[in-house]
Amino acid sequence: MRLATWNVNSIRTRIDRVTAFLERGDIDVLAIQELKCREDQFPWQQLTDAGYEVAMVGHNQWNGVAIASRVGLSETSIGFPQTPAWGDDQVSEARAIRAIVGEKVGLPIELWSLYVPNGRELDHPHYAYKLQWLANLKEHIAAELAERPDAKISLVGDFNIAPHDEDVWSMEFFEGKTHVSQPERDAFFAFLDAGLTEVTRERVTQYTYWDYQQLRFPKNQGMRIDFVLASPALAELVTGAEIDRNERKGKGASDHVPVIVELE
DNA sequence: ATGCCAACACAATGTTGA
Repeated sequence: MRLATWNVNSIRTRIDRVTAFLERGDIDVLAIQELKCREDQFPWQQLTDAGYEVAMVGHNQWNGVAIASRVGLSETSIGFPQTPAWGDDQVSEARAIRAIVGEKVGLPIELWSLYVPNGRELDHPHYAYKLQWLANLKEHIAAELAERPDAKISLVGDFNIAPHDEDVWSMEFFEGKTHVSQPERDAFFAFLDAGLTEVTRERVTQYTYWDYQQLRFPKNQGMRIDFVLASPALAELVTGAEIDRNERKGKGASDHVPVIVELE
């Protein structure tokens, strides 16, 4: 089974690139982030025509996550217990969706498509929100793993954290900025402490994001912030991982590229 | 070679992203 995750930065703008990628990459399951649309604006038809079932959540023009699968899709749920709300008016944001995929090929996986809050600035309320969001999600996953140690669980998506110095093109540039701070990194490592493995790092060393500005892509000044985490029972089934770097080229590219994992 | 910010809402700028 081929599983991918991709922050598309607007599914409406990128739908043709998405369907082309699914075909070219022979992708069975795609976790999507930054849909930037509501349910009634989502391009259902194109994905259905391509043979995929889709579960999505999108409240407005921001955030939005989805799972598209051609190998089964069931038991969809949105968010997680104790999902923090954002801001003074306590808005519920569309940043996490979960479903069981792969049952049609005898490999049922509990898959989470995640768009971790950005954080904005180290002293911004969004930063505290980001850390709380990560901590509460980790608690939920840790409890699940404690109850079912053999569960095949995968957390994928845009984590908006560069866990190691080599995951950004310049630590000097990111001094004092979000994504590289120790509390964010600790929040990420807490998932590993809970028993998950980041199955991409040992197989892919490239960045997954390059800013649109300043010729960041041609200069290869990027960040590694999109990951595939897997529970022990799932991690042992991973046989390969790659990114689709070509997807960042040309007019109309997302600023993130797909991260692909091969299972069994 | 990838190429010098983009997408959204809304109607001129403001928000968000990382």
